[in-house]
Amino acid sequence: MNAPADADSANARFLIQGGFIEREAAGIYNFLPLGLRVLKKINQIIREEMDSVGGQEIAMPVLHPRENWVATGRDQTMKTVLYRTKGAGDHDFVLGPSHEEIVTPLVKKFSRSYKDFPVVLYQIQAKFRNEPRAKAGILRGREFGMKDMYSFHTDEKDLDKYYEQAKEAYLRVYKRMGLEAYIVEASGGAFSDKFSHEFAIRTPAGEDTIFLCESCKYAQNLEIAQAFMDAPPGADEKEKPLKEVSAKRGPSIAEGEKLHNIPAWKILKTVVYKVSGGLLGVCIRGDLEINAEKLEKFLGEEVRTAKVEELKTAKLAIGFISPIGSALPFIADHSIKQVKNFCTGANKHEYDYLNANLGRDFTIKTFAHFADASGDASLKCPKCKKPVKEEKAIEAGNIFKLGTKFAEAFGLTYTDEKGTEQPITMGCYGIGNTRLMGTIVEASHDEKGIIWPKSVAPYQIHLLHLGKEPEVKKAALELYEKLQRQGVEVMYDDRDESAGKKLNDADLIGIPVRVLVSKKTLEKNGVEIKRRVEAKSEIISAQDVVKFL
RNA sequence: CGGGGUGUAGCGCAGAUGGCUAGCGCGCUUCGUUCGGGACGAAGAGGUCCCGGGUUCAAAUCCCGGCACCCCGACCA
Repeated sequence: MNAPADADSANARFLIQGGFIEREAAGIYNFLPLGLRVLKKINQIIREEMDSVGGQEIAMPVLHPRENWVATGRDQTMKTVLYRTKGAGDHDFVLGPSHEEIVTPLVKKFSRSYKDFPVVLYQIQAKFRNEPRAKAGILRGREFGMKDMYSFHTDEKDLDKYYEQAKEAYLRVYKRMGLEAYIVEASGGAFSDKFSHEFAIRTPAGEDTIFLCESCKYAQNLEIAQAFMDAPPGADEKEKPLKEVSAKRGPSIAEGEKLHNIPAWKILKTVVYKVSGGLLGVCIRGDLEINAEKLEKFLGEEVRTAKVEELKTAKLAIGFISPIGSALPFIADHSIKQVKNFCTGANKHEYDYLNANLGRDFTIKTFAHFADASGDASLKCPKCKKPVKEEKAIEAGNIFKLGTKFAEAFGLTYTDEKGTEQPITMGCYGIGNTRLMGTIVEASHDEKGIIWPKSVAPYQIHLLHLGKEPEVKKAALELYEKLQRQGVEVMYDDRDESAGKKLNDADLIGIPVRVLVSKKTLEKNGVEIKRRVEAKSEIISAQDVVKFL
């Protein structure tokens, strides 16, 4: 068919046009024969890798009693994405968006002793999340496929060990599908950010912006890219005594640099914002800028910088505002923790403090990341100190250390060697298999269509004949049957269509090896073979086809 | 949820100042000619013009209400 006009992404366009998937409703797709074959390949790879780290496959229900979600509080915290439905007797159910609420009580029914742990369970199943806006074809749907795995451990140390194994298994999954994954320190969410990692596949179609280091494969989300902002050399010097000095300068950082003969990063910058509760001082390292979007995200409301009249009304010394002895509430960017002996305003007109130190001279209760990191070419990898790149990426998986949160909600404990009851520590590991299918298309296609990696291709060989000569069709059919007998996954395009159409369809569908039978090839006593990734083709003997797999 | 847009044949679209049997391209069926990069001719099939209400002699077209879908944003284990 014609490509749908509203297909916004390569995966939607090619997968629909190529007959892999068909849209049923926004974010809801049918998987057609070709698409299902790909999905099964993906699932099998995931299975093998999860099994390799001790995962045991199970199948949990899609319908979850609402009580389970009330028990963890996620009935409320996830209420915007939960699909709800009622069963007989007016019983409330939710359609599972994830399965901690099922797997945790499930494990509780079977495992009580330290001898039963660790336990690792997973399933591959449709998940339901009422996304505010489904988009990008199969990349963000309301019903989507996911492999979700849960691990149960007697202590955090065991979880930590397993978590690293799972991380490696994840990397193997992507690698086997021809994808290069970057491990991204995730930007928080419902659980603490230091306990979660995402796996990012770079592609221009990605929804996320990440900074990545090509040499050590370390990456970080734009939101928390401060890890790439090195502390300036010499910033962490010994604290010196606080000193108040006269400072005839204007309000800009540049003038402070000049007057005190110091670098910009040594200045503690304060910007006053107007928020719903009044005025708020926001501190950041002097060489960095505050990203208003991030600040708004953090505060959860729209903000603007305070107007001069507002500062005057509040009797603030414009250009000399600082957290030292100020009546204003303050928050600060994490970057100010790196620097000792700041220069900053003294909250008096034309007076500055030198050697101001966090904790000694002023305190800030709330820290966040809201420095504007976009476009900063000087960002460096925190591990190997090499320059990092800003890239678009698709989140193709994530893993979490859940701690005891869910175990506590359901009273999942074990009895240790001494007979004492102890809490269970959990991890969870998700891969969107349907999203992965879309991701592969995004990462591997050209203007003609998809280029499937061999490991997930719906078939290994795309066989077709050109021309209507009976001997040509017969030869093609014989080859088809022979390959099938040999156990080769072969799809035979037996349509009587024009050459251009069949060849273009082959490119669109993207099976790795194309085998063509025609009058020409018969005259040369062979078949033409061409790889999807290559432009050239060659004539070979029919029995040699399998050598190209 | 805010902003913008679109709903007409399986797909892509035109028709919109109301007016005759609602069109075009692709696809589909039949026949013939073609046959190595999206062939050609002929004949056909296929439509509650998103739904409901209103105005009118007359509505795909104008008005009101609803629904669905798409894009940007917000949101996002």
